[in-house]
Amino acid sequence: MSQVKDLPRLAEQPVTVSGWIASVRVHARVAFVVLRDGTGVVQGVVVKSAVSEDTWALVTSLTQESCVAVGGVVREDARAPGGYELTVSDVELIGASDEYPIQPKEHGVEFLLDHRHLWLRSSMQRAGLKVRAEVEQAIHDFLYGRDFVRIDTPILTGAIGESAGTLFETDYFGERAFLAQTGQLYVESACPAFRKVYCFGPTFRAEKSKTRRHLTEFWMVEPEVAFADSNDNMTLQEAFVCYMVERALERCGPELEVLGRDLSRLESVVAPFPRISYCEAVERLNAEGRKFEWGRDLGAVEETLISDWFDRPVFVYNYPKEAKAFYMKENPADPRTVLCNDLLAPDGYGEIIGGSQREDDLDRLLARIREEGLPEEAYEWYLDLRKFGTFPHSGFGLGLERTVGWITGRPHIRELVPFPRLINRLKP
RNA sequence: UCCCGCGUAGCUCAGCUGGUAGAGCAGACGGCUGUUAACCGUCGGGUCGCAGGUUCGAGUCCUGCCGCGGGAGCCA
Repeated sequence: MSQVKDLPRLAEQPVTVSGWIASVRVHARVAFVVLRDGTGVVQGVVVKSAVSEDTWALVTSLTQESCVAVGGVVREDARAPGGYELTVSDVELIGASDEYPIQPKEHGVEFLLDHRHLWLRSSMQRAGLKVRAEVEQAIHDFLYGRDFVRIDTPILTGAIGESAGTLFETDYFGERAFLAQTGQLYVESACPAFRKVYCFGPTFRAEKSKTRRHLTEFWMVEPEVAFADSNDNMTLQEAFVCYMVERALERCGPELEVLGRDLSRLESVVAPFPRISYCEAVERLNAEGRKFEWGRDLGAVEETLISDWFDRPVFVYNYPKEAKAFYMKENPADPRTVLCNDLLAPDGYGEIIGGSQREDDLDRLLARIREEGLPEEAYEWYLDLRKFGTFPHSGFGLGLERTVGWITGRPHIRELVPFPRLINRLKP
């Protein structure tokens, strides 16, 4: 059996290709059968006088998404999409398909998500998920190439990551358990064992968000590096993001074309990225007439304004303490702030990375936990890391779907995960 | 949780200031040597989201509920 992607090398040769019917156009004496096999799409030409009566009858009755094996000869022909087509001699029906719900036309979001298991076959969806897979591979390759050790962190947890209000709770043999919303505390633990580590997996947030940038289950990669300060952290993020974009440009050209992505917007994504402190950002926002009070966290509107100042992703660093999580290290130069950064993607895609240097001083960390009213006993093991050889370290979390959403230029990140989990959507 | 918008055929939608429903696609049948979401013709297909209300009369106006979409907050 041959694959569609190999057909240009098999010109004038007889082949058999198996796949699914994208469309059939039947005329009086000739029919066109468009076949998708997962490696590509090819048009088969069936001439009535050249095939058996049974074959013609089968071809003219084929429906969208029927699975078939098609035998024929590969021909170069300018009229064929892709330049090559199949002159069909015989067709075998493998699996019939009656009244396939998704038509080659506009559909509503709800309908498409209800049929996500079938929607995956559509060209835009295949392109988006292919880019996702490439970016995932790029993540592993980049970190492997820099001697990071992958640490798989638990999904069922007793400890708490950030804020307790947004956790999915479940029963664990009579005990309360939570689905992990970050693997950070665990990679911090593995840091003294391997120096550079990362985790990459699904995370869960019970936030009732209804925006194009939110999922309740999303994938996050979280590198953590010993002896790295906040600046080192940003430099790593910059190289990391550049590498992902490079890989997408290098290996997903056809997919980005299907998606209609403006490649010049991606080609400008090269280091160094601009770095602007929270204080500078607030100053500039106010100078531009947007009233914004120092101390508040930046909202979606402010993030978009800031990212529009630049042609590539931008770091906003050292936010006020109150706006950020308890584990971030106090800024010695300005104790109102912490050593942290967000990375804002261009074109309104918002925050794709949140990172920080971690608080490595036991007393300060404990004080912060108490200030936030967090359950101290849940963090006992985490505090141990500051008792037994504490060390400066930094890390960050990059949201995969947001990053791929930005790279592909899709309007909503729900399309960049095979089976999105959203508020009100658990199926299919 | 809050704000805005939308629920009409399997799908995407039209239906003006109230007079009990229409198109395209999909499906079935017929026609057409090369189409690119082919085209042309014929046919079948509807508790107008649900429940009340106003009215002689409601898809259309009002109220409530449900569902969906977009945004805010929160975050990646």
